[in-house]
Amino acid sequence: MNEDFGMENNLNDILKRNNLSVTESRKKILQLFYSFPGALAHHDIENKASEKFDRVTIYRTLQTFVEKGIIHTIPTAGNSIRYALCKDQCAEGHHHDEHIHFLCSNCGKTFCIDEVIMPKVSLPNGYSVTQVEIVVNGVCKECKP
Amino acid sequence: MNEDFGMENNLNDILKRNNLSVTESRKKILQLFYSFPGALAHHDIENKASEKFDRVTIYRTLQTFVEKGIIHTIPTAGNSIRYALCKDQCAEGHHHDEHIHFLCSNCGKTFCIDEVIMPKVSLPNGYSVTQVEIVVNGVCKECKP
DNA sequence: ATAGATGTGCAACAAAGTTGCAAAATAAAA
DNA sequence: TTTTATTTTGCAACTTTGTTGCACATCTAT
Repeated sequence: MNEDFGMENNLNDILKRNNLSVTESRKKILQLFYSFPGALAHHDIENKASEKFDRVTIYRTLQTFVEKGIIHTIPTAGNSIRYALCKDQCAEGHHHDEHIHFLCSNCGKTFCIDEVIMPKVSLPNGYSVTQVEIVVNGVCKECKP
Repeated sequence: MNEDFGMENNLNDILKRNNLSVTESRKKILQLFYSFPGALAHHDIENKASEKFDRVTIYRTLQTFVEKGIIHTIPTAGNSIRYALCKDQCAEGHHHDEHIHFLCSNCGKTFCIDEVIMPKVSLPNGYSVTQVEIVVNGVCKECKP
């Protein structure tokens, strides 16, 4: 009971800190991100949320969270956008998630690898770089035999 | 006229080499990839093709080209899959496009950067790596002031 | 030229994402 | 604490993206 109260409070704080009004949907969706290790797609949230929110609400909530720097998107070769929590506080509209994303081809989960430093990528003259994304495909710890 | 004939022949050869029957749609779509510098999304092909092909045909053609190793997909944070020509002949079903993809935030074009060697990425124990994808966001040569 | 294999277009569908607006929930003020 | 103003939600209707089955057309090989 105490645990839940603490978590509840924590979620409230995060929302308030980002100048967002505290609502049921936002708390539940934010909690989902804290409850699951990997990244989540819109689809996952729709399924995993115990209460059912309108699809539109989920879309708008995710968008808001990205804008506020609470979560960030992860590029994939497929056609579903995945989202994961930003570890550090990202400035509003200014993400700085300098970490590698790992995509398990077996269980489909996405992991943020914070232990590995992003290698420097230098491009030919003329290109100006604002962000580097590294996505690694393979088999994760738990799926490996 | 000679040029066109040569190009036509070239396209035929590529298709034949990959055990694909030579059809109008496949030639036109393949030609599009050779005509444009960057990567193409399904959407682009639908618009840029002078003749209009059925959406389904385009989907199926792209899928076939990927399977044969003629083109490859590029991961993005958005929700549209982008495709680009494979520079080397990729073995059927076995892509080895070890190059960086650059995404211009101004013109929206995608470029394959072959000049830069992919940095080695080593993950923590337990992860087994099959493929590394690097996508760089920024402003390209032509958009830079 | 023709038979057999392969590809295309249509229709119908499923999934993903967007927009406007009225009703409900939240925050701020009295 | 109640009222007011602002923000958020859910609904409906719509657009875009992607899929599947099947008949007809096209291509390949004989």
